[in-house]
Amino acid sequence: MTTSPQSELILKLAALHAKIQKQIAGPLSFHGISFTEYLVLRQLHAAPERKMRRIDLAQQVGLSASGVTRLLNPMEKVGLISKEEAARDARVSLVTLTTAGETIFTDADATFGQVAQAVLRPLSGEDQKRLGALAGSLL
Amino acid sequence: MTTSPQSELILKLAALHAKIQKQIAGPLSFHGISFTEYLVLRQLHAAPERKMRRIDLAQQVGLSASGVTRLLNPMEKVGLISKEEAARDARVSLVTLTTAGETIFTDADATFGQVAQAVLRPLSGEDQKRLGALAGSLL
DNA sequence: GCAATATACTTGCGCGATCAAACATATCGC
DNA sequence: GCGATATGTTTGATCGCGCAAGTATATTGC
Repeated sequence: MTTSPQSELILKLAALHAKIQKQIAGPLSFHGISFTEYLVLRQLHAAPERKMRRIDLAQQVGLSASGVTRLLNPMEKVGLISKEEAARDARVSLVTLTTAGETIFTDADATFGQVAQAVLRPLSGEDQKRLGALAGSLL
Repeated sequence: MTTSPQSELILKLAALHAKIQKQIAGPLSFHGISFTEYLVLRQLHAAPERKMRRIDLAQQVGLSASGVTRLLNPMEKVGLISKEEAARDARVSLVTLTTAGETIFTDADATFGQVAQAVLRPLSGEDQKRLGALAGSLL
């Protein structure tokens, strides 16, 4: 009843992911956001003009278009982001990071960085680079 | 606007996980099961007597107790598993792999192995071992 | 110019999972 | 023995997400 090492590796990666998610969710919720919301804020923060089309946002954070719609609704109510119409194309609705969203992101990003560091603490800097390279070649 | 390499690594791992999940879900659904259900079958298959308490199952597949209850209900209806009472402790309800579940698992496991191999194809056997070791030390 | 098609987004429905509470049974201290 | 507490499971409410379908606007071919 031996399993292929490939299967075991995939399973191990899944387990690792589950563990990481759990460690991240708590601290982020302290800022009132989920991991996915963090990703959205991060993308917007990195975007030129802090502004994006919903579809691009969806693709970059790995969500469906409808997922983005539903995720963004509460974020807009809370004032982290705001809607804006695109001049050139009336189909698109741009999402922009508000200054409130900006500060929340900055805070959340700091705690995210701390958690990331804590999670990766068992690995030397060298090993972290190696892991990044290996993961990268699977993407 | 530089992000810590640790944050980027965690993000990369999350992206990798998302990609892997998507590649796995399709093929498994051909056998009528989800990834989580595959994990359950796998645990049961590996268990002595092919029999487990729901709580242990939950812990091993990374689900909550209620998650297990709800996951198992349809699996029982379909005949992959069956309930059994524990002689020693009337609180626990044992889950056992039926022979139908056994054969489904065997099939699903084969395709899982193939997908795992496909996903990891970009990595040499050596690199796969390295990745396993790195992931392992984060668990 | 206008039908056909493509693109951006939203909405209805359903699934998979969680948490908190309810419930049943076991165990422990006395 | 029996209350207090712990353990295993199920149930109700809810959340996050996807898919398919619907709506609105753009683009393309003729």
